[in-house]
Amino acid sequence: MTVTIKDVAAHAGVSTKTVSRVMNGEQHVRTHVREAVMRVVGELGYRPNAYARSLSSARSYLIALFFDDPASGYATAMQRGALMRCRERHYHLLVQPLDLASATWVDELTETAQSLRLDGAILAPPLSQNGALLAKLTALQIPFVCISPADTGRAAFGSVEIDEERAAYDMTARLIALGHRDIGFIEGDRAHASSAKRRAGFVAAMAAAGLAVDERHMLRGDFSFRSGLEAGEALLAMRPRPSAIFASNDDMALGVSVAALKHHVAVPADLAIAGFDDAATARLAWPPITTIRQPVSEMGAAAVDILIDPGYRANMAAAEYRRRLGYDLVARDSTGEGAETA
Amino acid sequence: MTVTIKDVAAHAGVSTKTVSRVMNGEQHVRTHVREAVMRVVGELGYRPNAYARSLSSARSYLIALFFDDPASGYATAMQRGALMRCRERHYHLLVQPLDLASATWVDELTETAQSLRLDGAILAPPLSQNGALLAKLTALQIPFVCISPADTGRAAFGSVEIDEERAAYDMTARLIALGHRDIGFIEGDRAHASSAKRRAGFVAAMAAAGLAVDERHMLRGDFSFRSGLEAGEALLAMRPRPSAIFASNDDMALGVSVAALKHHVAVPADLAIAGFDDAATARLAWPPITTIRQPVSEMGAAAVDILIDPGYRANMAAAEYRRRLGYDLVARDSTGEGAETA
DNA sequence: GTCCCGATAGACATCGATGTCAGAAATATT
DNA sequence: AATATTTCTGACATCGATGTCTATCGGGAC
Repeated sequence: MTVTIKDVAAHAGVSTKTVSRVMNGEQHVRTHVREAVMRVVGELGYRPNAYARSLSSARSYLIALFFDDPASGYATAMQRGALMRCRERHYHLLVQPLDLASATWVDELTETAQSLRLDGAILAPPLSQNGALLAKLTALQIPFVCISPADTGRAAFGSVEIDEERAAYDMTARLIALGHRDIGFIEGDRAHASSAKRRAGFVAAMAAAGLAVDERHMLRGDFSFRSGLEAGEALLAMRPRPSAIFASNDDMALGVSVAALKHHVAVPADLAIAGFDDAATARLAWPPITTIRQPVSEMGAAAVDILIDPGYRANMAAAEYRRRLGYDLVARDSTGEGAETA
Repeated sequence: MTVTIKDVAAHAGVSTKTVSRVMNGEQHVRTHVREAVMRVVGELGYRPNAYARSLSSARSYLIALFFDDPASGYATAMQRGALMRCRERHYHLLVQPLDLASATWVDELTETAQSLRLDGAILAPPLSQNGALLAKLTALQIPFVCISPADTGRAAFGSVEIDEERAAYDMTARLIALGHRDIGFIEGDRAHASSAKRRAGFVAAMAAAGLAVDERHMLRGDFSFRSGLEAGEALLAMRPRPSAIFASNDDMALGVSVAALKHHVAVPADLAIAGFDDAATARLAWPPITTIRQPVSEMGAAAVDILIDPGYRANMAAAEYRRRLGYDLVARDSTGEGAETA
């Protein structure tokens, strides 16, 4: 049979309650008692039953990570970071896809939340920008943290993000520094708050350099490879055509690079390409794509940290729970300055 | 407060045990009682508390999915399928990375297994081929199912796989049918049982067509993009050089396609390329890569089915628990026959 | 009409931990 | 030394479900 708290209590000659105190690191246990209990725990190989614990304490030690599209590299990187931190803190992580377009998402969420009594939820974009979802979680009394939410300013919840506008500004400035004057821009899916931020960064950088933005060179995409391919072909067909294209994410940048291949436009000689996200595909492209690296894993870990903080539940709006992490501009060959070459 | 089984029992005018019977679909409940209870459940929005359930029934309704590399597209596709099936069956899925190279994996596994009392585990390759891991799970008395295990023949556990050898055979035969006589082959990581199977299929198909396999045209890779790129460049530098290259997975096939781009070899005119797995990258490449599609999601779902089967725990070796699913050969432009064109 | 049997339903104990509260021991105060 | 205060510890109820066992119900066989 498995070892229960009673066995430990019996062997150590104390009550189960005292064993419980030791296991949870509570105070009011004399040092030698604590040590004796610990020794017995070690000898017997006792592991608390998570279910009994959750049932009586009303805590689940469970955090859920919700995704719109769990297949993306972004999702898995975040999952990795969150999982690592959960393990360190003796929590468990449940990864759940959540399709807001489906008719049943409210039910699915409620089901998970109520039957599992989640201790917290992490929302990956674009879920983090969905008002109905945030409201539902609030109603269910589940603390949550948003990754890259719509507006951080007056948010009443914790968040983890990078300064996407500034990152886009930096990337644009880099292209300008490389001598580009006419830069095409491919916007992302408007459902993502990131799209507007990245666009704003691009526009600001152009303005700061005193360059006019040719409206016809700003196309709308939806973050997909295909939309990048189409926008890329459209931009390449224009006269004059831009000497550089900044796509709002790497999948679209890859689309642009394929468009260039199809139309025999040399990259980076005749066209520079920049992306955003540092997706796996950016490194696999030819030439490899210059991009912005978000510390996605760290963001996942940071979200777990916030949720586990004992004070979070009571005061989700505190400023200390709004974290901004750094990012890197990764220069590769698609802009002709590859330090990293495949 | 949340709704408990007592509330439902009170409203329906029956005992909690009867509600429990209804919730679990047990027999010995008259139809009108069952309906009355269901109605109350609906009205009150009752959801059983998973912890109380697990505590009293000694079942956890939890299945763990273990991965070596949770970041791969393969992993997420499998996760999606398993998750879907779990949800249908009111189980929960825990996704856990497991690094067999680390010193602590035994502890991590034991911890998860014992504190959570897993009802079952799914092992993705190459974990499914690790003897020590299988032994440990057996010792912990956790039923498990292996995805693509090393040898199915006399295995004492359930498994889900496709006939990889035959799939590789089919792909090779297809290349031969397209007129290729000198076909290069890039083998996968030898730590994966799949590598040998795919290779065997290639060799068998060549033999069946009466074609000699040029040993120098069979290179070893490790399933990575880089190894594909290197092997591709090596093959392209050879004289005579193969007119087609069959890489053991899509990442390596993408490497070959990049090698072709670098060396200005036209695909598919001067070189046909085939991959295996139908990874996302295969569709994003230019031209899109012909490949074998494994029904990875369905495989995940099938694994859950096996684990949930009431008879599985008692007789893991039964033949019915060894499932072989079908696969598709997806023809794309990299072999010049793209029905699917980007 | 009685007896028997399977189907149905409920009472009660139980799973393994933690919360509450009161009593015992140790320490501080006068 | 007696009392007040604080620090420990354990008895017991409790969390919300299911397992076991027994009682009741209804219908068919005799």
